[in-house]
Amino acid sequence: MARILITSALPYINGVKHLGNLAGSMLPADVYARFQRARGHEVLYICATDEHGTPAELAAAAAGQDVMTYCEEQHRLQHDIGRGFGLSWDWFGRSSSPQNARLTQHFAEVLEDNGYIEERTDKLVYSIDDKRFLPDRYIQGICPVCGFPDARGDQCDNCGSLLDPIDLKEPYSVISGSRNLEVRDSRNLYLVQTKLQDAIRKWVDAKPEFSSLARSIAYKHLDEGLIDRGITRDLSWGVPVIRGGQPRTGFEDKVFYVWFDAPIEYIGATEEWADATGGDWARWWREDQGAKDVRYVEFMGKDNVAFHTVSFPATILGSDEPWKSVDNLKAFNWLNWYGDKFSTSKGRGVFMDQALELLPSDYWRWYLTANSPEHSDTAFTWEQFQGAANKDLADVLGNFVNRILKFAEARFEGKIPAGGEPGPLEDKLFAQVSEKLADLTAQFEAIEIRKTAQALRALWVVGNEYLQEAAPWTAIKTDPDRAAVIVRKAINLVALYARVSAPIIPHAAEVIAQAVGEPYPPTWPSPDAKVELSRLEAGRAFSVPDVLFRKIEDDQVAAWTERFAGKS
RNA sequence: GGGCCCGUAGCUCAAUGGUUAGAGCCGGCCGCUCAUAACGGUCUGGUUGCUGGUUCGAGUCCAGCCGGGCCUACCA
Repeated sequence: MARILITSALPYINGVKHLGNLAGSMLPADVYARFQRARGHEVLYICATDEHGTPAELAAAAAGQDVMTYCEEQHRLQHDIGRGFGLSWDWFGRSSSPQNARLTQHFAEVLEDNGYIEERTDKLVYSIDDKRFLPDRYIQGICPVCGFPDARGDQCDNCGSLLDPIDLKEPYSVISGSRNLEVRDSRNLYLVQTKLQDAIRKWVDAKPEFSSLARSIAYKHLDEGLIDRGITRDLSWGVPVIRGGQPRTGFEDKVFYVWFDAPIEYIGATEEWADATGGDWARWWREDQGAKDVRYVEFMGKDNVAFHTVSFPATILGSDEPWKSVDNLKAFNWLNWYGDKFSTSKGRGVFMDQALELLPSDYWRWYLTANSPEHSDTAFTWEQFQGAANKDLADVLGNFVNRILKFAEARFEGKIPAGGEPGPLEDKLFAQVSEKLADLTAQFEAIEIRKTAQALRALWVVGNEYLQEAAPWTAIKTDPDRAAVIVRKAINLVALYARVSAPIIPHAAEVIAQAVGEPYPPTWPSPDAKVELSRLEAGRAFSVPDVLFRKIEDDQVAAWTERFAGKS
């Protein structure tokens, strides 16, 4: 039994996430976690809300709440919605936790002790009316290069020039519109990544499992040369900056930058989990305390890769402490909305809470797995969604379960029938199921998300092929024993489907398992289909569940298309 | 501007440099009647964006062109 640590990128706190966030990190991580648990491995799946930073403060202000109350509510909301999607986190933490604060402060202290942190002076734009320093993106003005009137402080949307907000002409605050701005000096801590460049490159070199997307992003930054990064900000909401147990002189009104403390929250959330459950967090994270044999897999969207292949490794490596670092980094592309991006501001796309209002989570889990933005950006369309749900879930799986259980109930009084012996058709069935099962298992192990769905579907199809060829409805008239064998094997198939489908569509899997009297959550089947399709013995009672997946009707698609068309 | 990725059937996608480029969906035809009018079988469908090159052999490697996308670090 192995120990597998799984994290998915931390969703930011400012509001409910859309389907793209789900598809690109939390869902595939959950599918993998469920599979590995079923395999009998010890799995710890950790996620958390990322709560610090300016956007959280502004979102709280917009909601008329203080930031702590806002984060509290939003964390609860994201937690509940995630559970609604069946996300099987072992812990869903908060980056604002005291555990994370202590860890963040610890890392900063050892990094400084090791010579990787320096104080430097920045010239930053301060908004007198907003009473705060403005991040680059919250300053707009006339582009000094092309004259575009609404260039952002970091980059001009018109000509693409990279800018310094100090260079903007007639700058104003995006928050208040105020032009009452001035440049002030601010002392900040810098993480001296330039000193860690070689160590980080060696670290990346030693990670052959990383996807090509992850590696290419990491090497791009390394090849261009790392830049020392400020890891503190002039904000009140965040982890306080301390030194030697006391507030650091000159940093009383500053906190660590969110991108410094957010990845540390993977560890912090594990400590939260340990404190709440009596678990041992160090056993998962400290190689000197048992974490050497942990296999660690991270799931994230491609926007997060640089931080997980360069910035966070800089923190870990610079600490010179034996922290567990990631073994496989699974990076995802974007889920698009009909070729455009999902957009909160334009109201474009479906958000997680809305999705659950429309349909049970398994519909979404199936579609987003089968059409995962795994190797390239992928478009969501209602037509594809309808097609995948109706064809795969309703017709191929749902109808199979329904057709055989109804038949068996009508002919064999709700009990798995005795009599007869398996013949050539069953040998063929065993061979096919063994083959497909081996493929499915291999795809799960390889974390090939789309291919797991393909392989699972192929396994479902085998059931329909078998029934068609074996035709128990014919056999029942002339050879009841033969019909009994077919029904017995087919119900065993139903039970098998519950087990192998559970990682992707857990709720339906549970309903199926209950219908045939099997335990849930299930264990993963052995590769021997003959054995696995003989587990349910004659005489066992079963029931016919309600239709597993109702079809999505054309008028529903039309209504949803209208509702989610967006304002643009 | 720089970097990275992609372009394969009407649609969504597969194919360690190696038989005749494969699946699913859609469409046509046949079969079945247990089932959510579901299922099974079968057929149609391709100059692998374009032009050259390397090779015994290229969807795959190289160069150029055309087209699309992503990243470019204080929105996390």
